[in-house]
Amino acid sequence: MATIRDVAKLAGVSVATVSNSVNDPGRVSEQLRSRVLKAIETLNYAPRAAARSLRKQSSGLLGLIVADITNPFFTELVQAVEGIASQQGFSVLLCNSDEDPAREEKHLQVLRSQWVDGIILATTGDVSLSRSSLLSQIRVPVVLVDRAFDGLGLDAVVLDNRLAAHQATEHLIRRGHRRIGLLSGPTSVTTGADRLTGYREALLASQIRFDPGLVLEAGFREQQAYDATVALMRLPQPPTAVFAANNLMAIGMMRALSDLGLRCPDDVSVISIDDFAWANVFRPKLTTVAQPVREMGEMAVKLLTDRINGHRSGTGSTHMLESRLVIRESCAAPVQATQPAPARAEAAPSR
Amino acid sequence: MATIRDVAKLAGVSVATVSNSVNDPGRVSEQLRSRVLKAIETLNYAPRAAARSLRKQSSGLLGLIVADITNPFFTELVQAVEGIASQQGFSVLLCNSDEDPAREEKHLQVLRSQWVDGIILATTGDVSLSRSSLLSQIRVPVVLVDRAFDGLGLDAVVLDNRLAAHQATEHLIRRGHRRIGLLSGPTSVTTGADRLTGYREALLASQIRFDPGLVLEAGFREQQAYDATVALMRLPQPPTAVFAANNLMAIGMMRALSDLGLRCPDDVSVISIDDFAWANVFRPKLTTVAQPVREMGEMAVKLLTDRINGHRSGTGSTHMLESRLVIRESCAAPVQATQPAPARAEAAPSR
DNA sequence: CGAATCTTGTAAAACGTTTCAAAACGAATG
DNA sequence: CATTCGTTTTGAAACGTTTTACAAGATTCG
Repeated sequence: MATIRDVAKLAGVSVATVSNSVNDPGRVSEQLRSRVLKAIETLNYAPRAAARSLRKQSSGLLGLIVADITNPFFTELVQAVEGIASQQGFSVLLCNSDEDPAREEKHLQVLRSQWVDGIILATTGDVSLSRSSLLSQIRVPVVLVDRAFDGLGLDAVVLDNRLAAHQATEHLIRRGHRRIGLLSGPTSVTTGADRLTGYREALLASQIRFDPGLVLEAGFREQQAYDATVALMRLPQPPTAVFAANNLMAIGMMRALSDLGLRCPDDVSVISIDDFAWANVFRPKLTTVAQPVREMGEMAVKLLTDRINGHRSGTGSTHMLESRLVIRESCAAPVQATQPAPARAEAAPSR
Repeated sequence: MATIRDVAKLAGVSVATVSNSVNDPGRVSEQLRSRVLKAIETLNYAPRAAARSLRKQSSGLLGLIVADITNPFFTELVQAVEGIASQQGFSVLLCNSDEDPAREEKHLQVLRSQWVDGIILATTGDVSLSRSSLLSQIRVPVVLVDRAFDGLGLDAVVLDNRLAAHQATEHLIRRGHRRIGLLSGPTSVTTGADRLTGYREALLASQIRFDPGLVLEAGFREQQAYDATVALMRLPQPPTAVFAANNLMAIGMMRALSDLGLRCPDDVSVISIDDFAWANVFRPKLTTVAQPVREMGEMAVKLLTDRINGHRSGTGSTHMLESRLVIRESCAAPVQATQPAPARAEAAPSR
């Protein structure tokens, strides 16, 4: 309620002095400053962000758009970003697009007119032309996270998805599996496509023939993964292990296996990308490939604030972080323990 | 970049007309309006929120403070609030206090100077004097959620915690349990205290003597619940069932039981308050008492916007929502199946 | 002692909107 | 024809800060 004028009047100084004693203490004598501070105290004065940002041409706000806040990966990302941002004096405007490109677009519009100082965007779905043009109209710094795309020269921080998928697949291969199912994310987004690539590379490295029938593409959500798992296990010759491309899909997969009466890891081994707090409360405890979520959030904020402060300019680059295999209990040797295969896998007719 | 002046110039009208054709279309002729709209389009103009809210004395921002965003209850609450708020044209400033009263206070300060139109507060811990005085200094509407407190006459939307605890306890009793452990939250907060009360009331209703040795108070987090569960099960005569006061505690409890080599529900039955998306992925599937989280979020936003719009005034009231028992697999009859007890429980010396 | 230099304080302009009050313009009325 | 009355349009005043440019003293220096 109290304005800077009131403070000035009470302290018997000009408004400029009030502003200075708060924002540039060096410019005002100690005596006046303390008088001003006392006046602020008694009036319980707080400057209005709107007026301040109008004048300073910066709002102290960061926009954060995530694809699905109930996904533990994003939840943790939000936690990290909010923590660091607020530590650095920024507030964060949270937007949840719920995997809906239309909502994402609307959120971008809002952020644009809110005139946030920067945006961290975990974009949903693939990049439509309209969105990329909207993005390019936005004059504030944007850093992409989790899912990247080229063409706009934006900074991005992403997982080394090929490595992650490679690690997961290789772990299963080491345990002796040769028929490994993949619950793939949509290949229209980088995370989906790259993880598929990593899977294939791992197979190739172990000279296992890639069987397209073993990879089912689904959305990144639980139910689709459930259905895909059922389909996979009903194959004439089902996989002995399944690799789920993210956490939600892992959950759908676990639920499906359990409903099918399949024991894990006795009947089928499972692994997934995305570690999360309760992975070790599931029975069996889930073996996963963990993303350095917190680090990703930190790096995104760092890149963003660097740009905001002008410490960074020019066209952006993609920063790739490494995943880490977390071995727990969900991977065992396949039932008919195939011996570590001889050079040619095709030798054994697989029908 | 483009300002309202630029639009006015391009369209050949005054700034007032530009403003009107956007905000009060009725006041301007169809012809001019379309000219203005076209100018806006070609200049890609978006009004600056800062200027607008300075003039209108309202920011279109809602503050949302939660105690722990990684707690699925709060995650879902955030999702609900963000969804409805943005649907109503508000953006939400997310603050995570991480169960730290100091951070909560700092967030309140920030929200105050951001001059948000309203605040939804899931307060952490008990209400210290300093916080309640800070809260009372804030001139914007505040609605409490999850944890209420009196004295400031604020609106609040909470679960009927006594009912919830009653339902949980009663369910165990019906299954034949008479020694029921309670992993209680801190009784310094309403959710902790009321759930304890509900537990006792349920015992009383079935004429089971309350045994203080069976209730262990812990924080609302996982690790403390883990420790408490271990302590509980190492009692000379351990409980045959345990009731955890929230979701995180349930998880700690499950982990502890599993580490102790106890099978659930064979060796011990468990139930908890807070349902969450993966409760049915755990083995066994968790029987829980669900909160209507989404509804709580909706109601909180409704109460808040009603106050903001002046549809609601005067001192606030507490709105209590009902919980719902969700029966799954984690509750069975106790091992030495005690028959539905005769009138006097004390008859059978329990040592 | 006058001039130059610091220090400390202030008046006033700007930031980009919305909105009030009045102007401009026709049309209708007496 | 002069008034009155609606309808559109507009000029200008807010909103509450920060910041620039300057003023007024105090201090140092030549």
